[in-house]
Amino acid sequence: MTKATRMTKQKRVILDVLKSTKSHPPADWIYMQARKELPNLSLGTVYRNLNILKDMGEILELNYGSTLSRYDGNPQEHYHFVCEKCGAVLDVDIPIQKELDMLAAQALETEIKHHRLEFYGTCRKCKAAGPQS
Amino acid sequence: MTKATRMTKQKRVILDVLKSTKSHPPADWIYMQARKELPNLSLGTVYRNLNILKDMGEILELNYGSTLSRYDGNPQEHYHFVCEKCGAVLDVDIPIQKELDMLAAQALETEIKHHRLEFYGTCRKCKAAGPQS
DNA sequence: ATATCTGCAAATGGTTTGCGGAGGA
DNA sequence: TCCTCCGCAAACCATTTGCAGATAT
Repeated sequence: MTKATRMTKQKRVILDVLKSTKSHPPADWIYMQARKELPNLSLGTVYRNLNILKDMGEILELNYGSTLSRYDGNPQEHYHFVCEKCGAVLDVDIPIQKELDMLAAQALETEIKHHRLEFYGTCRKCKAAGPQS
Repeated sequence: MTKATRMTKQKRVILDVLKSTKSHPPADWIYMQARKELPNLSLGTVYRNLNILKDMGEILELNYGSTLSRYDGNPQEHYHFVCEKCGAVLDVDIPIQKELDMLAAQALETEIKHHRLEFYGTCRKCKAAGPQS
């Protein structure tokens, strides 16, 4: 039924890179890190494996702003904060608000499977740096 | 300060098309509709004006799934539901949950400007159609 | 009058994919 | 062994942009 999946060097390194960072890096950053371990790695392989790992439920794909996807080594449902100044994506450590699904289910008269919630603002680091336009 | 902006035929027609639908169409659908009125309209102009209208606060850009943007003629903050079967995007008529921002602000120790919330599931129409794979 | 806008077409850039060879199970 | 995966490079596709002529104000 489900397609077989081999644990290749490439897949392991890609997963390791992603699991060992708290940031939510885009594919090309993962590519650069992984190349330190596997110099012949190709970007296409990174994308292929990120998609496989996503389908396996090992990682999450975050797509903010439509242009570029970021990946999250923590597959557990959680919320994110996006800094509008530097673009950093941070985890938001608050419980999943299941009541929201009930509210929406009532309004739409259909079942809600899950939701996605992101917060926007200026992160502490950028705020400390001060407003230099 | 703010760049001047002319009300051209193209901009007006594009805005009219978007304001007169409850769906949340992508740029090429708007393009096709607007061409009924302005046969020489180009897709580049549609994109350019959608970005201008977005900056003016007249419309919203919705980017779900990273590949393709949809546009919303209602610029008021509101939530959306995405049908995982047919891809339709529907409005969710529930009040903005400002408490969420408080929660996240506490967790992150920074100010939250706003948030974005989307619900996922199967819409009533698809549910009625039954599960045909 | 003149700065902004348009149509056209080419460029962009992140992501996907076809291919022939390599390598996990 | 053999079927899946890899590296490479070309293809994709939504969106952006440079240019020269058109147009709103």
